[in-house]
Amino acid sequence: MAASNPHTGAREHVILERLADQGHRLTGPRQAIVGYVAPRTDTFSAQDVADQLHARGIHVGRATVFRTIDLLADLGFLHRIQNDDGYHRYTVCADEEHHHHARCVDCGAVLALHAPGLEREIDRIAQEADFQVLDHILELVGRCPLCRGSR
Amino acid sequence: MAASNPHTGAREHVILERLADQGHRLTGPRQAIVGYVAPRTDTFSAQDVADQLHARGIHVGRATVFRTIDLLADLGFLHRIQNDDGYHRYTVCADEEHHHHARCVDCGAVLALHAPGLEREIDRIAQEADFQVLDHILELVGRCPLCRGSR
DNA sequence: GAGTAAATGAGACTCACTCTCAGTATGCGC
DNA sequence: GCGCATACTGAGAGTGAGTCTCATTTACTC
Repeated sequence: MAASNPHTGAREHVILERLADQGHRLTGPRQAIVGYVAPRTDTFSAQDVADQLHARGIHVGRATVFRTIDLLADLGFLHRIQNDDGYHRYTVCADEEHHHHARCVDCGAVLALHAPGLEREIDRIAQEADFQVLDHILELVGRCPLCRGSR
Repeated sequence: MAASNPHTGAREHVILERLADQGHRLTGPRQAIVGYVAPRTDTFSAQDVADQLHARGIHVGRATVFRTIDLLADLGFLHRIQNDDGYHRYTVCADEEHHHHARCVDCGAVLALHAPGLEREIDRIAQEADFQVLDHILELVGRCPLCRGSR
């Protein structure tokens, strides 16, 4: 299945390599979590990861799942998204450039959007309001091309 | 203090009037919560409201605070914001037009921004990605003019 | 003033997430 | 290959925002 995908397989490899580069140990639980997370294109919660690993017969403690996901998010491999119910969900960030996400309400897939025009517009508005922007959050919620096609 | 501000006093009155118009009862707890919330220009949590009312000697149950805030948010008087830690915070929405928020990291104040150019840009990007936008979330985080001035 | 239905308060409950600490396993030097 | 230091892990208790239930109260209508 997804693990055989050459793109996501490479991504898994890249993440593990970077972890090691930065002095983090390549432990079994970390490899299992990265292996599960890397191929995913939709959003997932920490609990999903714990449950799915458990279903595959891999036992990883809850605390370890939270810690590892936090680590991956801090290193920029995962993007933290606020779910409607207030809990965290995550999505894999394939590239490191600044970008935004469009989340499909039907399938949960997350598309990465590059929008330099938007950045300029945000700067303009901020300047107009005399507001110094340190960071911004933009998320689109809607329907992806695949789900629209199947309706 | 803030309650004597003619603008926020008017806002409190408007909210209560609209509640009544829509068939909701004007109970003591609701009036107390609206009275506390209406003058605020920064963000606050449900717990803040409960604590502050309690500090003023007004006893309102936690469940009632959550219910009333939810009601006010559903009616559009409050805007629900996801805090970094995943918990909900709220801010008063003075006007009903679609707008975005800029939150000051120093003082917590929330400015409302109208940005029709931004909306157009979002539509353009979505069209480019063939993504049907149902909703979008944009929040700027930074420093307001007042806090920048005092540095 | 009586009736009724909405609203309230108390408190138990849920659930994501954190903390602690003893035990384990990784990676490095030899 | 071996031993060591220490980063990492797992178990499980703890935390705190938010929800639910249900008996009681209170605002509005007639």
